[in-house]
Amino acid sequence: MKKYVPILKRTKLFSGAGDDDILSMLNCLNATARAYNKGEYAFRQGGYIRDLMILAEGRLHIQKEDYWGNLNILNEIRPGEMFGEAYIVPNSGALMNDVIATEASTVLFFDIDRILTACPSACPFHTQLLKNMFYTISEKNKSLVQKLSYMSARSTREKLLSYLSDEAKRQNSSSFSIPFNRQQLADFLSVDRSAMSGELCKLRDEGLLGFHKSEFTLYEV
Amino acid sequence: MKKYVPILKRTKLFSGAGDDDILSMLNCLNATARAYNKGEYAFRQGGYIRDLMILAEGRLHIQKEDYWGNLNILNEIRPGEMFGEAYIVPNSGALMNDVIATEASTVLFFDIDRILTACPSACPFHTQLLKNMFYTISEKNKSLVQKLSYMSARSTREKLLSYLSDEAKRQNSSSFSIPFNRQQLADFLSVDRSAMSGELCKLRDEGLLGFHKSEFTLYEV
DNA sequence: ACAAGTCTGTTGTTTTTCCAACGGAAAAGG
DNA sequence: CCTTTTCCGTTGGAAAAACAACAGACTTGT
Repeated sequence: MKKYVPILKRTKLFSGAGDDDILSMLNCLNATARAYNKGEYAFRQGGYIRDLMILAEGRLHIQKEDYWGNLNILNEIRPGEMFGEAYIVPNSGALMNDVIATEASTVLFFDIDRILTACPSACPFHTQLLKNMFYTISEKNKSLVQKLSYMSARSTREKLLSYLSDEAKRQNSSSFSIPFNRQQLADFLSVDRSAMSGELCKLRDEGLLGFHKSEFTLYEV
Repeated sequence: MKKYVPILKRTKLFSGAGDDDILSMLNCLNATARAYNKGEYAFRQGGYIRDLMILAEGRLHIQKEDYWGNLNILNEIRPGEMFGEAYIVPNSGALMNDVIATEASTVLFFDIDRILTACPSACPFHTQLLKNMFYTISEKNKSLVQKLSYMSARSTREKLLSYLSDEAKRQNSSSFSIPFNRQQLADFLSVDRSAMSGELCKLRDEGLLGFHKSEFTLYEV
């Protein structure tokens, strides 16, 4: 597990921790690792999990396929991000979504009960870990609300504008790249790809923005 | 603050706590209360908060008004529910939403830093409180994802069906009542009220469901 | 009991999205 | 280098949602 220390050091969950802290936490929390191939399902709807997970490397999509086969990307997980925290409540039921690796990925598993119940004084960093975990979930919460606000826009045009302007603000630049291709962006915003493509070009022609592949630039009006 | 003990006893955050536990926690966490009139804004977009809050009585809507004045209800808070947990991270920025009291309401405020940093051994219940808070946020997280799945449905019809069937499952009965009038439901699902009203009647005529005001019944096909 | 206001269903028109299909450009893979 | 596959923009017709406006039923407050 030692090779994951540098990765974990940069995560929000272990922010502020030294190498020794992380090593002892990895041991204390019963951490294990598993690798997934590109395109492989990490978890499937209907399954059960009781661990907290961190993506060490690669990229995951949390997605849902409805009764008629419409695919919807609910979230994208990048390296260092925690996930699965919605299912750590005892008896929280079966997974409602699929988790798929869009690139070759490695996932770290942590025993949630040890995080919450083990005596916080045993490992010096344990208290800080709890705090970090709260902050992380809290932030994820906020980003879910943010996505809800994209989705709540009535038109494809407004969905695009709200998502892209938020992304520009997040990356602190009017030029930025998004982690989606067109189909994925359409799934993320829950709209039709071709209609969205047309709307993007309309926005471009109106001078509101420019793009090349997944690189976007927003212009002042 | 003593009069809030029975209310708090039924909340998820204090689940499992005795009267003494709650009283000492109220003191330890620097709890305060504030009342809001029906229609009054508890918080406005752009404001700052650093407290964790519990709705003691009444009803709140977390909503967002976009640039052109479209109203969107992002969430509904019922008595005993915790909210504001998205802003407990230091420097998490300004509120992105409005919080409005749709009925006369009372809100309890807790010092988040004391929850997270005070020595957990000082109050016997403190460790359990942390656990409860974690479970609560985790569940809220899940419900946000659930709402995302309603919103991601492509048509008004599917949005209605997914929301109503989830609500039936949640209330464990094919007959249930929803906490929205038509306009609020439309805002919640981000669709046009009249179109939604028409779709509801179409579903009724097709024999999928029945309703009277906010009472709904789902029928087998 | 009455008036004012709100809530809900309905209708017709306009606008937008969805869908299916296609061709060219770019990327991936051998 | 060539083939295959994926990605992206475009188009036209079908379907659905948005919008505006209205009338009846129900609430609320006085």
